[in-house]
Amino acid sequence: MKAIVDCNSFYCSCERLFRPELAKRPVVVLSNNDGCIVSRSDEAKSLGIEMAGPYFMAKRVIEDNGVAVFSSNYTLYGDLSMRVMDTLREIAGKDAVEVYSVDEAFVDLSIIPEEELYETAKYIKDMVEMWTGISVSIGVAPTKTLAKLANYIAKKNKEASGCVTVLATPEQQREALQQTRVNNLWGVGGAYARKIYDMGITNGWELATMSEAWAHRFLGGVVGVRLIKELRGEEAVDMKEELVEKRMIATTRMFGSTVTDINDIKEAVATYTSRAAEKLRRQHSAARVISVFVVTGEQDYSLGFNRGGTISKQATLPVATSKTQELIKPAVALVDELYKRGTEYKKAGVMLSGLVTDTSIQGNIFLSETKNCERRLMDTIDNVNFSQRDDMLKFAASGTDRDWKMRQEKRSPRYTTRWDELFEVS
DNA sequence: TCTGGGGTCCTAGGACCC
DNA sequence: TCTGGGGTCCTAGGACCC
Repeated sequence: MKAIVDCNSFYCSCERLFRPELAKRPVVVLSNNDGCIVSRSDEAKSLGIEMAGPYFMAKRVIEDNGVAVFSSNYTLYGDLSMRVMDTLREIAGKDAVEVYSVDEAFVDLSIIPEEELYETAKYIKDMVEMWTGISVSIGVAPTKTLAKLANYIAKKNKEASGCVTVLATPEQQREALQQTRVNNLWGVGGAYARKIYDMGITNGWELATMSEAWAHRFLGGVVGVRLIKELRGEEAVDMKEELVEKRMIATTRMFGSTVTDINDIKEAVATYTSRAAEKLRRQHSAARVISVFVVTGEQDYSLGFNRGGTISKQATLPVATSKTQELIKPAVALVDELYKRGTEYKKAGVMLSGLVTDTSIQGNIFLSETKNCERRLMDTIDNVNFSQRDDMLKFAASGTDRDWKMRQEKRSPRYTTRWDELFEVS
């Protein structure tokens, strides 16, 4: 059996941890640029505030009901996430935990007898709450997909479930599937849900009884077959061994306001490249391919995000590198190729791919002394920026005034990671 | 007149997730 | 006025090879 441990309204819970007076007040957290609502407390949900809805459209409800609003504070959430994951590893053992996202982890419970699953899950929940102050919901079942379903059910009625649901027997699984619409299943998104409804299938149980051949034909080949198997209790999505390195690294942002000047775009792209290069070095990789994209003018939000005019260009480097200078140069050159005078730009991004292990990491005796120096320069920059302020040291190409910088007006202090923002007890 | 049957690698794009 | 920012996996199709 497997458990999925999922933090309740994670970002909101993080904010409340340091503002206990908000415990009963509705809370929401906004995306970058203060654009969308990405986390809602239960009280905010019951006010009808939509997940991923635009902030400006919910503003009225928010003001009328005294909802507390925060810009996202990823430094804080990242640190608390680490504490939650460390707690799980402490309880279940390092190898039994697979971190799935910032607020979720799968835990292998195969050594626990069936009749003790509920108590075990409850224990995990209590310990996480006691050690980190973050409340979680837990779903337990034979496969990842069914565990996600169990968790969905636990969250739907927290009072009745105590935030823990176990679907250990085929009967329990069947009942759960029957009462769940297909669009709420893990692995069924908007496109598949529509397709499935059109074929007259509405609940999870009906889907689980379809043939694998049918799934292969209509639900994306092997992906659909895996989904059907998982729903029947047959493991098809494995636990991953220790976190693998990323195969692609991206840094992209909307601009705070529309930008037309090529130099602003170059500064933004240089800044994003620096960020991406830091991520690259953190996982000891080097990149062979760099691509830059820009998004112009109006986007059609009826079709979802980022469907508007995206143009991109990529360059393949002669040698894979993790050095900021060597990445900024081609990135800026790509902007020259993409840029059109008189166009309004809303967003830009940098993607690094073709990742390989960085061989320049420990000074290499076959490399010239200058190469080793550059490597040490990167380490120094990363250290200063990590321990002091995010962009205390940066390349001149990143600019200094930043008209294009994103909005972030309501961010809370980084209580746990910055000396000058520590939580104070009086 | 008539022109195989594999393989690999790469890219673009679609679907999904949080 | 005002709508994140990351990621993953898979498939199809084209180029090229023998």
